[in-house]
Amino acid sequence: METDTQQRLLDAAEALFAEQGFAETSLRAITARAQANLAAINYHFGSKDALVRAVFSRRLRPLSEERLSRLAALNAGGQPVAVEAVLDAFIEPSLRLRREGPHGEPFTRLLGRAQIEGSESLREFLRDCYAPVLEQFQRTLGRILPRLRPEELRWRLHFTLGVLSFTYAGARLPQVPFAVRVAGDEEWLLRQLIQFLAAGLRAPPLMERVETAV
Amino acid sequence: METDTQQRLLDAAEALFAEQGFAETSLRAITARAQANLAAINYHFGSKDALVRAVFSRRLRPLSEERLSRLAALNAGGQPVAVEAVLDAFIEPSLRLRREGPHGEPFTRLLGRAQIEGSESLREFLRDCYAPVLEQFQRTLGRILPRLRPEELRWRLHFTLGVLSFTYAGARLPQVPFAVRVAGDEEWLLRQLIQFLAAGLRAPPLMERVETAV
DNA sequence: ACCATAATCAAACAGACGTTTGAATGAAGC
DNA sequence: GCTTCATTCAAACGTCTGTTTGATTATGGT
Repeated sequence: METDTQQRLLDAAEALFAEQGFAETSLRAITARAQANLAAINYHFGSKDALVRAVFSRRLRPLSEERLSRLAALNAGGQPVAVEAVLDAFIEPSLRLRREGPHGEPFTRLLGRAQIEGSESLREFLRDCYAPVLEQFQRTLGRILPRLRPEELRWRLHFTLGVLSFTYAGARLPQVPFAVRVAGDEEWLLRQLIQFLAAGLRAPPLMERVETAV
Repeated sequence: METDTQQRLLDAAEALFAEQGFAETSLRAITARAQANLAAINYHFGSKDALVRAVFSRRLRPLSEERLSRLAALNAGGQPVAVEAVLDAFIEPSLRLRREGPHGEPFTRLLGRAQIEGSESLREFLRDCYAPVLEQFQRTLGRILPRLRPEELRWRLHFTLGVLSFTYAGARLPQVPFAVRVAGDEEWLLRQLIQFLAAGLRAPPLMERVETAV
């Protein structure tokens, strides 16, 4: 099977990128882990950059779809939508991806890293992937929190993404080793995230929104 | 003057690390920007890793001192301390560092990146730098928010660091270019950060703390 | 059986990397 | 004026990087 090698390369790259970073991971390390020939990456993907994008595409596409469908289900249901529900629609799919299968955790770690690390072209690529999803979530949150000016809402969305990226990237609190590791505690982590972020999003605006129409 | 070259090397490294990342920045790029010889880095600092640590040490030490003295001033004053004041004591010094001088912004960008990117040894080094500061802030916040279990407080501190790292690292919201750039808007950004984070920290606990003594 | 296409492989490519060397240069001590 | 020490410099070191090549093997179609 031809695609078998591709999958092994993607898995190996995903794991190594998450552990060491993009620049620090060599094609030789990837092919060694995947038990493939060095030339296999350039044969199947064309270049290292293209491999990086392929690693993201494989899992980001279904993730975005599920986030959007969850949000759509929320908006289609009974009118009043809670901030917590919107956050759950955004966060839970990624945390479930993390829980499912051995590849989930490396990928979410990777997802966090890529937001900060990564080349300019990769960030552009990710921006294009994320854009439609974030746009929808911003629209819904703007409707739920009408007192917030778009400017403030955008900052708070930015902060929200920061919390998620940082947490997914696995950065630990210095000197404070978590007794309870994340493995198996995704449910607890999800509720902590929602509790914290919902309160932040709902904080009173610094600058009250001027009503355009009464 | 001998130290002049060292300063130029530190400045150049700081700027380039912040722009491109650690692994992506070569010693040749640094020495070229600093108008120094390639061998100067190994002569003055010993190795690239040591240079990275020196870049952080130079600014992290006074930053930590100011954060701690601000916190001490809060605790020494009138008893009731607001969460907002604690956050201000932690955040404002770094934002002021950002505003002051041309080197401030690259360094804070760098500070954000290092939490996620960076080698294991660098993370250890940063952990040792941050540890005493975070310990004190955690202690004070634990006193202010007595309903929070230490476990939950640690998570919320983690989230707080995530927001700061992400914001400092300069990661932008996809597809949502900020009309108001950060330059000159540190005051506005500071208030937004405090507003968001204070609400998150003050959110009701998921698990009420069991009173050890009435 | 044969061909055509796809995949794998060992080997080599040129270039960039961090680091080291040994000579050249400069300024202070006496 | 001579010595001493710290600094700078050009050049080279060996190693690792991503990519390419051309031959070799396996696969599926007719």
